[in-house]
Amino acid sequence: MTTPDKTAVVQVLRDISLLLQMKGENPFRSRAYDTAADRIAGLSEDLGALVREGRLQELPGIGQAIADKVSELLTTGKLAYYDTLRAEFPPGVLELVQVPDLGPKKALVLARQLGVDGVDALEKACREGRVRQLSGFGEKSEAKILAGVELYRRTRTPRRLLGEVMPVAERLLESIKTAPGVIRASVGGSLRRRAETVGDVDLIASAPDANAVFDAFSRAPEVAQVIGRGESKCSVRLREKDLQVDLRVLPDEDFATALHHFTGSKAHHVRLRGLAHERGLKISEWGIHRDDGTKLHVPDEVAFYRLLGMQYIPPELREDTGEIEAALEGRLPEDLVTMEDIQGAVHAHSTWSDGKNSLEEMARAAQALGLKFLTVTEHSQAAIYAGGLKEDDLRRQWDEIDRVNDTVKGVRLLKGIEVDILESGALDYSDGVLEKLEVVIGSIHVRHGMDEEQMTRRLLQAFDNPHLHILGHPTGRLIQNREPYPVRMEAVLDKAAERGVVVEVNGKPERLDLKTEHVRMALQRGVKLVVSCDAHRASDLANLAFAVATARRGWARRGDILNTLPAEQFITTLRKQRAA
DNA sequence: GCCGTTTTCGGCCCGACTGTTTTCAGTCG
Repeated sequence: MTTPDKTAVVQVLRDISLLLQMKGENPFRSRAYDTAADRIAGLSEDLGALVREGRLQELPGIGQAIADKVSELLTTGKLAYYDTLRAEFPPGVLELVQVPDLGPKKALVLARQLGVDGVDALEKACREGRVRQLSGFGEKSEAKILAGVELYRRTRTPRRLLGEVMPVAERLLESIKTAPGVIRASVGGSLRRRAETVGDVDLIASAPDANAVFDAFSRAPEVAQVIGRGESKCSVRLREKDLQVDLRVLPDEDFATALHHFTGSKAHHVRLRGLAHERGLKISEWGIHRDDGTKLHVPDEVAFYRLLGMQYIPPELREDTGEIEAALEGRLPEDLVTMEDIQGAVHAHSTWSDGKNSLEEMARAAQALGLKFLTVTEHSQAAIYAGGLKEDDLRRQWDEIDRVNDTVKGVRLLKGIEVDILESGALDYSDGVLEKLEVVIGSIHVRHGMDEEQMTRRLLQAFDNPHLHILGHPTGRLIQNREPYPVRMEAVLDKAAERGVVVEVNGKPERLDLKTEHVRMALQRGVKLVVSCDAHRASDLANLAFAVATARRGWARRGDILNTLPAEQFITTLRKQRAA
């Protein structure tokens, strides 16, 4: 029997929450399981260790009962309570809940009264007109369910990569800003928090007449279909990527509170509302009100947090992972790294290995973005599939880098390498070559199948080479595509801290590696980071923004990120780190 | 089910939208 992992535990807790709702249980009891699932999903520590040490109950929202259940699930691989609960309900009912607009109550009616045991049976029942005959359902719900089934099938992996959605959302936002009467507009939701994947796009705008904005929005060329439209909200589906976009339009005096409301996260809001309550205030998307009904003036989000007696919390931090306590005590970092702090981009490939643009094209692209340097880090010889360079190729490449540096002004290409960390933990070049390079990133590209002990030893071994400056994409994951290779991250970061190895926050949208939780783990140990673009073409330099966002979500400050330094200082700091 | 410098009991975040209903329940965020 395989031990359930964190994802499986989270799923069981969510299922219990749904089953309790079907049962008509106290809704707060059901919500408690949901809250616990959120808390565990956002954990940066190892769940297994937490359970073994009996520290699960220290997490807010997890008490004796849920801690016991999680423990049972992790140690025995089963949970009797869950199995008993599930047996009370028809099979397949939990699958039905996955269909949009079908919640636990309706799903249960369909399963009980029509014997529907899954999405296929549900579709059949709709087509045969049996759903509309049920009390509480009609022709419209039947059609809506059919549409939901279609959507469910089309988007089994419903969340999309941050880097995939961001450009589309920004384009739409620009068009909304020019719609009639629009005063302010912003993206909201998980996109604004820069979560690694997003389910849909939230846009918030202020204007005197919502209808005029909705009209313009509905006619945008990107829009395939208007799904719904009310007084303050309009939902559409885009042609591109089947993406749903919700646009809210409100009077400008409500903009800040609405923006805050629709930025989330849910967990962050629940906590804030509790705090507001203690202060005799009530928070909703329509503003902050005193208990006597007086509405408070909230011009922007800074004022919003000030009214609650706390520091401003940037969107990337709003996950209820300690930011609220920190903001109340005034110890939230005010110098979180920003794009403006970044002097140069780390980790770029060119046509010398598997990149699509020449060195000069990459340099000009970096120059156009106002960057002062770009580290050229091609693949090394072992990476044959990616056109890895032999040691002799490097010398010829350096000549070209020198030429480009003479030609393209204002930006400097640094001589680097993304050297393979071989199975043994050795690096793929001789020390004689490595010591001549300005930037050495070491990455794992092959043999992902090693077990946790082997993989950890492989990385720790690589850290013993004094010429390695930076550990590249430390877990090798590809979001929604490839699991991270198993590695004891605590051990890796401990040694990185001890030996002065810098760790990459890779901004490629499918990587985002380190991920948020690991960034925090690294910073707690005093590990220095770089934010990188892992560019394989000129346009990939934009990935830098996603690396910065991930670093911010992990609470990284300017001083934690080495490529906030000017080129020369960046190079000397990388060396000094290793010498220390 | 969780939680507590007012509480170990009695609270727990709030509102929009939709469809089915003549006043509300379910779903979503």
